[in-house]
Amino acid sequence: MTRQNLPAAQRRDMTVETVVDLAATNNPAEITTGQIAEHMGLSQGALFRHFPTKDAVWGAVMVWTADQLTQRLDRALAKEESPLSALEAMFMAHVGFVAARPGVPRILFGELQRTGDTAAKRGARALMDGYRVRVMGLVERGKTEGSLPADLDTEAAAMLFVGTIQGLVMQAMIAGDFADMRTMAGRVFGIYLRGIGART
Amino acid sequence: MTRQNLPAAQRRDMTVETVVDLAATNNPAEITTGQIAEHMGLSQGALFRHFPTKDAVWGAVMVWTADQLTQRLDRALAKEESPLSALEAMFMAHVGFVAARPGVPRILFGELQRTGDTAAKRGARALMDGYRVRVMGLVERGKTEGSLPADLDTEAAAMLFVGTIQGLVMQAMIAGDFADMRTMAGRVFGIYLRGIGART
DNA sequence: TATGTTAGTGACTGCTCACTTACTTTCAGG
DNA sequence: CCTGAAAGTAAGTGAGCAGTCACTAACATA
Repeated sequence: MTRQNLPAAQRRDMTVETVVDLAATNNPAEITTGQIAEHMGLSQGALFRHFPTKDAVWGAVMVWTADQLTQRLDRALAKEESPLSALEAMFMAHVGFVAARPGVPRILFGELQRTGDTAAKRGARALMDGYRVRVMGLVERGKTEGSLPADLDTEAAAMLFVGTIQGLVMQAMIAGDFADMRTMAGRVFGIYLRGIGART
Repeated sequence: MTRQNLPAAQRRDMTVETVVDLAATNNPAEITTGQIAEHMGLSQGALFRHFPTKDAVWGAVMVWTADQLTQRLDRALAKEESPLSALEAMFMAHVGFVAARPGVPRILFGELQRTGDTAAKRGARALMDGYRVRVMGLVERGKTEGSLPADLDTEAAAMLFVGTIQGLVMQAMIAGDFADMRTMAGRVFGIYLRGIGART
């Protein structure tokens, strides 16, 4: 095995990617530094040249996750002009991302289970909050625009939006199959749309 | 400290209760046998008189969880005769149970994260499946009865029902506050009802 | 009150894990 | 082509964990 000396930044990126990969098939709480290193063809000790602690690795993973997700959501959101189609685009972008990287939701769930106040957990919270704010903004826009009823409970609508995705993810985790999540997504989103009284 | 010699069955029950209690404030993946024993005023070794392995403890916890939840759901379900009110009663019973025992959803999420094929994980899956079947039955009854549209996507409706609860739980876990989950529950369930086209 | 059984103790074991350290290899730039 | 910094190795180290074991206290019953 010829050894690969990579620049530190590149190695850190590779580490994050490896963790996300591993989380697709392993319980995040049980992923060890040894597993991470082995999976990227590195000695376990070398990991600690690039991250001071294991928690720092999880912190970097959360930053990557938040970046990726918000990027995709914003890209999907930018393409649409009506609030309703933007909601749908966000929904589908999220589902698509998660279906492609099944490790992501498992990492998020894992972080939310943590008790202390780690950087990673704060990142996970911030991500969810940003999400809720985005949806609430779209709902409000829909209200003023007239495509959503003025008396709709914005907060509840946002929570159900997130919950709808979480339900899909849970089901996929139980079935162990993230492949046909997309088809189910469309069906469930239809019910959600009717629930918030969308006028198409 | 005067020592308490309890009959084995009682001690096992106490152990399960202790684990559920601990899970309310601790990450299930990080609960140790030492913590469990200490929390019930017992030596760590004594635990293994009553359970052959730690996994067996989790198995017992899952049995208790499934029993409690299905009992409450069925009790709520039995009181109502219309499918729609039965759905609402189940929803509220579930939310009430989880609000009273916040450890329960954390244990469930924790089990679903596991990879192998433990008894506990199988229990968690069975619980979720039983849940889906119950909801789908009610939806079908609603259809034939006329309180739900005949063309409603039963499977999607069931998934969204579960997802709605999961969204509430997630939000409560992020906020670290299971208290005002009940009030939010009513608001979100209203949207769900409209989504499935309920005719009241 | 003597005896067998069940429940509990607390020290110990072997193992795994995050993290450390002494040493080696790789690879630019003068 | 030499050299020093950056990157990697491999063998630690100590802490914490699940599970064991020899012994002891409690209790039911005869």
